[in-house]
Amino acid sequence: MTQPTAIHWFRQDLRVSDNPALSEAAQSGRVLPIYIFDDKYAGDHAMGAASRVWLHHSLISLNKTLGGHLAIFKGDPVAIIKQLLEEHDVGSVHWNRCYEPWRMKRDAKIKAMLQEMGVDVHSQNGSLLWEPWAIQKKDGTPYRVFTPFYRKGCLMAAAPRQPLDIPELSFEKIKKPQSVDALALLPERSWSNSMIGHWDIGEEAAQQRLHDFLQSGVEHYKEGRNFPAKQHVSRLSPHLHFGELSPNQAWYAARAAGDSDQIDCFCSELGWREFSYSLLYFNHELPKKNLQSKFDAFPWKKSKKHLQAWQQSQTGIPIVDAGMRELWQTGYMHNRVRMIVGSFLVKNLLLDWRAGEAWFWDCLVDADLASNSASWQWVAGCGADAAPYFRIFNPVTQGEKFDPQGEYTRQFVPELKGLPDKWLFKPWEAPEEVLAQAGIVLGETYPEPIVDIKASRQLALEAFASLKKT
DNA sequence: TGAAATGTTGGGGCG
DNA sequence: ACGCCCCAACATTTC
Repeated sequence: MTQPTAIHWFRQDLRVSDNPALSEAAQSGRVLPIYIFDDKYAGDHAMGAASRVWLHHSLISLNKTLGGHLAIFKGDPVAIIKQLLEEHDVGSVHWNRCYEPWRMKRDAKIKAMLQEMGVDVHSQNGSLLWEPWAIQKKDGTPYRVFTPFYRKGCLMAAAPRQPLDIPELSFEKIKKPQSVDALALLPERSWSNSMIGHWDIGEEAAQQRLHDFLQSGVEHYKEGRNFPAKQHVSRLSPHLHFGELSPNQAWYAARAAGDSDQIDCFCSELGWREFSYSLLYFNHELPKKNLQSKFDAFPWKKSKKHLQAWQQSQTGIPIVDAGMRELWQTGYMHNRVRMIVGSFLVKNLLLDWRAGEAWFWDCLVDADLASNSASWQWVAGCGADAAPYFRIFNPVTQGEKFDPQGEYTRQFVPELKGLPDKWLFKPWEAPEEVLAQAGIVLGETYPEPIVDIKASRQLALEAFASLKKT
């Protein structure tokens, strides 16, 4: 008697190790592994250009791991899965849960459909250390402040699942396989080649990155992670987003690497990821709506010119332009610099955080609905447990403090290379002869600052004060 | 995971 | 030796 077929539907769990749903499918029968590209149902958060490139390569890698058995589709999952049920003797369908509102809605619908058809459906937790609904205050409401969420909620709850091994898999063959190319994820212009050159994509590369980080980077994580020129951040975010690595694998590997403040600090950053998911889970409007509704009356400016200058790294503020170019060139930006460019957009330019969120969404290889939305609300001061609005970063001071030798800034803004450290972060104040010697003509070889730091800070405080009165 | 304004302290130059 | 002033260094408050 032949085994029934168990479909494993890959989504944001593009790995075979520590994959609870895949392991379960493997025990239920011959596995038919599928991926469905269906993000046209994602509303205004269809996958961004950088993420699509990453996905393309990650799917190729996963398919290779699966011996070429990954069945790839594009379109409406309801119709696609129905079709598969007709063509194969399917006994069960398995997946790991997603938490984006549109995906939860989709999954609920498909689950109901399958149950009605008499097919077993099993969903698992494959991408969070703790389910959002498992971490709540004693009164049954969700946490709104990170520290108690993490300390009292997460750390006091049951320990996260220990990572699972790679299961033994026997595959069901698909009738007419489609290649990853059919998804047309790559852009027509070839910018993606140089971007992707900064990364190794796929499960094996993710494990290697984790290993390398724990070997060298984590040792000075707590302080080192603030310095963008240093290699003390994990750079695991895109791997985690696509599920090439599970947070459980990262968590337990870090725990096994030692017991120090440094490692606790790294684990608490995984905790911030959990916190973001909790905020999204309990506030489906997080990507669009201010968590603090008093910000609904905030007098955002609408300057297209300023937004473009920010996007195109032509603000005339060196550390800001450096960050925006890192984003454009590599699909990534160091966290410290994300805070600096975010503060600059929202406070010095007085532009709506949603404009920044949208740009990051398109450009980041680690674009993640929960983390991106929660972090922008944090920067803008309108989120839960957010940075107070009056906490305005001074991009000159931040540059001097966190890129003291200017390596990061000079790497991405080479036209300022010749400026001595003293003036690197404020070329507009440099004496003429210093500029001349560095071969810089402000307004020609590098822009004049598009706003005055001090004056714009003052305007931001006034705009914020106007909220309190109402 | 701020920055700037304001307040306080203490060492040193100087008459 | 003493008082006075300056100002750097640090602390506190305010946005």
